Amino acid sequence: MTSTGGRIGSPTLDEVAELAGVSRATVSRVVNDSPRVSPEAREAVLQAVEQLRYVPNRLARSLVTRRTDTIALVLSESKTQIFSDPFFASIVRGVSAALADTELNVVLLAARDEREQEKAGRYVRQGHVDGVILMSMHNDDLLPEIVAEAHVPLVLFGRPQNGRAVSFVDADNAGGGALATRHLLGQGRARIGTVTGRHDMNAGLDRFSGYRTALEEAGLQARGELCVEGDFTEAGGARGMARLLEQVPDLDAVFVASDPMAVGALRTLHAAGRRVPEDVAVVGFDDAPIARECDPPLTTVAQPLAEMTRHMTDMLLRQIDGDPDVEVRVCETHLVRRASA
Amino acid sequence: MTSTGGRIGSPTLDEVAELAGVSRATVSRVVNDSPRVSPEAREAVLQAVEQLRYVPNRLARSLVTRRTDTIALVLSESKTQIFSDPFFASIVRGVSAALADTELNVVLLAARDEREQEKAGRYVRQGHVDGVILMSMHNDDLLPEIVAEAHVPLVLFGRPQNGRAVSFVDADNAGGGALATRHLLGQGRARIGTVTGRHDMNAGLDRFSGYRTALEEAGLQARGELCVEGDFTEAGGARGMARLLEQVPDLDAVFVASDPMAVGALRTLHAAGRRVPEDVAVVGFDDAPIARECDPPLTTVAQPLAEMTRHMTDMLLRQIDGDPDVEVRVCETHLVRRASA
DNA sequence: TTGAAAGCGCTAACAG
DNA sequence: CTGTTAGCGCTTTCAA
Repeated sequence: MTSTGGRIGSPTLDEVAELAGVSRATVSRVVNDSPRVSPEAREAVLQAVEQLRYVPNRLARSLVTRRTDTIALVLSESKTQIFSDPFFASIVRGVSAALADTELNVVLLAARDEREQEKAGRYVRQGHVDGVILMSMHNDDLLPEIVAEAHVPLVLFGRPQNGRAVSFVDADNAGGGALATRHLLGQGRARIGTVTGRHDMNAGLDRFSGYRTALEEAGLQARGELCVEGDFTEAGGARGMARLLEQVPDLDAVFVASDPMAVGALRTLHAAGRRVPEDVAVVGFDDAPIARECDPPLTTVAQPLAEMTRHMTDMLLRQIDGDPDVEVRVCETHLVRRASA
Repeated sequence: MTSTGGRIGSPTLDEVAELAGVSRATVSRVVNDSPRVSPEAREAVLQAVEQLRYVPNRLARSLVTRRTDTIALVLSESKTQIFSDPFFASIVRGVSAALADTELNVVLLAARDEREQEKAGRYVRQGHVDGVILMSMHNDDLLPEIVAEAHVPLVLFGRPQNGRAVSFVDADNAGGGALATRHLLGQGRARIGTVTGRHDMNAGLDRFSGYRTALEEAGLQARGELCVEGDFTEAGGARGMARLLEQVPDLDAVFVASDPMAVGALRTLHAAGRRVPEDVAVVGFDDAPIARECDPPLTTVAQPLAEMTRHMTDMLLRQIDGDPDVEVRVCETHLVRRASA
């Protein structure tokens, strides 16, 4: 039991104070940039800090200030491999970027199964963080409940299923699904199928409902054989596409609810000898890097991730500063046109 | 400034003590599972804890115990998109799993650029964690230095470039490269190329040197036109393979230093009309999920990730418990044979 | 502008 | 087995 916390032999405020010949209150003031310090005192302190390589112990500080200046980005995702999803990587990047020039730290918490979710919940409730951004795509998730009950400021990425009063930011998934489908309709496609996301994720459900809406606007129907459920993975997309081709051999377009699935779908189409987009047009969702790289490049619906992550951090910071309002933000999606549709 | 730290109005040990009619030392004993408590006292305390929904404030505890019971898994990776790499996801999973039934928490720190690296370094030095596992594939990384200087226990994933005395776990990358190459040689392949990793990553360099060794063992040479530098991405693999075909049209095998690159290489080979593995055999590295899913499934070199993550956590825990030894562990790789080679 | 003193919530001797 | 006491390292009144 050596180790850290205040690492072994790590200098304290008192030692700095002694070396600088001032009181520890003064050192504290200098360290915290208080203006009420004489230039001489400040100089002496800074020198002592330098000399001792003093680093304040944040735990001690947090104990009295009641802020940790760190927020948790919790990735609560059991079923899919969210961790290798480039989409998730973008969120992480966005949140870090939004907080880059603040004093706030971001820690990522992985909560893949129930056990890890409880561990993460405990971590949050024990006072390690000032607030939480939670990405949990599934609806049976324990964490929103746990965090909310602990009265820790919380912002969700994605609309929660139950109508709980909680702040969240979401993309207009339904709008995006409609956008994609209308685009296909506008090309004169008539037999438009869809590979949906899992039906226990709102994002998937919403994208699907957008597809249906757009078809209905055009006087068409989302007939059952046109719709197969996928799982947001590439393999799932390939399987879904195969089923679709079986059920509707003369399919001429497909809206696939995520880019990894769309890539899988392309593979199936190639294997089946269909030309893309001539025979079958494909539109994906999420504008993942693979959408650009695949062959042919994929037309896809993009979420304004930078905007969304900015909103999330803003909302969270407001809550941390004591604003009790529940805020909701739904961000517009847009179509990124490429060759495959 | 409401919020957390000890969340507003969160009950304290004293309040529990009062409600239970005991001293706060007794409450502390119960909470920490000390055996020196009478059943009655324990019962009373547990009831009070329940009633007040008491959760200990970890910061306060850490301040005195000098342990946070948290370790950081730092992902220091600027150039490649480590975050969407399934390989990295496996490490995260492995470390979490190894720590699942301990009291230790794991937080992930993203350190993509210099600024984030400094922030992560500060976070570590301020006493938030008991130890650090660092994944940093590049050699110009600041963090190993920062963490080591702060005397925070540290284990590296991957051999560091400079010979600094620091504990690490690595796969036998050179051995794996040789394994792959010998396998191809054993099939009677004679013109074996390679798409390497970036030369500023040890893993890439080592795999390449294994390739060279195996060729030399067989009395062959790693001629320059047989070797092209890749970047561990799928697109890079595709480009590398294209160059290789240009330079050595009669190539009959290729060792690709990572699975994503190998998948890219397969694409190029297909596009060029080469049959795999009949015309050109391919061996990848890392046994990523795509290695199974691609067509044909990829023969690849696997690292024993579960074993490696277990070693890393074990080594770190030993250091945290005060063992000053520097430990090094190089884990054997093995070939996973599938159809494409 | 500065220092002394009182805690933040908790654990850990030390008596009893 | 239990309570009292003394801090962990820091911030923050309050006087001076």
